[in-house]
Amino acid sequence: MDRRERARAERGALIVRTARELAEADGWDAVTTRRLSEAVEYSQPVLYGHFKNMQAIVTAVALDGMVELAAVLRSAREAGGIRGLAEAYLGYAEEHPATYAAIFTRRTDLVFGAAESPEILKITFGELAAAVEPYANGDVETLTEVFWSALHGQAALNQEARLRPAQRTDRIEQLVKLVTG
Amino acid sequence: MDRRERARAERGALIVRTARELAEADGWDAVTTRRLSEAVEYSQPVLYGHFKNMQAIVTAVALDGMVELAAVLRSAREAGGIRGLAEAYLGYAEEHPATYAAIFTRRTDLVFGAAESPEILKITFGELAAAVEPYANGDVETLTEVFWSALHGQAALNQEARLRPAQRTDRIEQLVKLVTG
DNA sequence: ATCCCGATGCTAGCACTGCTAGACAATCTA
DNA sequence: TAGATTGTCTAGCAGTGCTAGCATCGGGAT
Repeated sequence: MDRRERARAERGALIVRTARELAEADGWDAVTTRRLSEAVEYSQPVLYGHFKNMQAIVTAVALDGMVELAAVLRSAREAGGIRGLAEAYLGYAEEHPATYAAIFTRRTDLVFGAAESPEILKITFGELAAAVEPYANGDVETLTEVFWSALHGQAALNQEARLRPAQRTDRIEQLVKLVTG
Repeated sequence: MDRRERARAERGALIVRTARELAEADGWDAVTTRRLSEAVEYSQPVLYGHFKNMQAIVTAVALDGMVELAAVLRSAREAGGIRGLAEAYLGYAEEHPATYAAIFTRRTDLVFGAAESPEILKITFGELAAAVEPYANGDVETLTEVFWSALHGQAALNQEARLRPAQRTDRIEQLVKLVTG
């Protein structure tokens, strides 16, 4: 039956959604197999019928987040160019810290360079590249990496309260100015 | 007796040194209280006579690393200006990934903004500021934060193999060019 | 309608984690 | 030498990720 198939897929999505909610609410350390299985109202082994291990669940959250992030960046860039994109990127990292951490700071199974699940990664990278391209007079790809790293650095250091909160917009502004010249 | 005091201090240093070695060899996940206590040839409770918990040991490694990093940045800046400093910063992160992670990517007790243990943090930040200062026509501190974030972003994304390895020096070069104009 | 079998879900448990109480031994003080 | 203090260990607790093995339920064949 494919009703079963649908029910199964729905449950898989429920697991991912719940894991993400738990993580955003109490941090990834609070997302244990026991708490998660209790939250979805199934026993622990059910989780392993859907995902190889806990790491795979985090990866699933990361992929969902990546899709979201790509969409956010796209519309922000179309509306506000590189400045809008930079603001949107850091905004996303602040609004969904656990999801952002799943994508970028926690160790994941996601292989970035290879041809495994790179489609959404390429799309996101493409958004960054499109924002940077008008200001690159040489190697667009490398400048994109530099710009992306700069954004990620601000997101990461921001999240651990290592940068002065009041200067948040100033930092974005300065970074954009550096790139646009 | 202060012979005891010295022996005790030496043992504390041994714990930190060993934790760091274990982390650099096999990653922080492999640094458990049991493995660490076995490596220093004491039982687990001894660790807790020196440190409040495992987190405090990581913090101690981070502080040691921060002192090292400050010294590295200083001599690199004096010899090679901002370009030398950038190269040295990323070099340190690559050569001591676990130590760098203890300082910046793992969650630590280190409060950065407050007046608790900020001396070495201020010194390191000062090195970055000194490197950036000649090229800042406005707010040095904010530009330093932007530059630092950009370096940290490259270090972090580099460590997780998310940037093309071959373009490593190109990225440093581009970043330096952005700042120096 | 009944039997069977595969899928689905659970209980219980393993080896590991950080951390600690309480017993024992070694050392210094008087 | 007796007492106190310091140091160290064994044993154990609660919690972790993960899995073997047993129930139970539903759909298809006879």
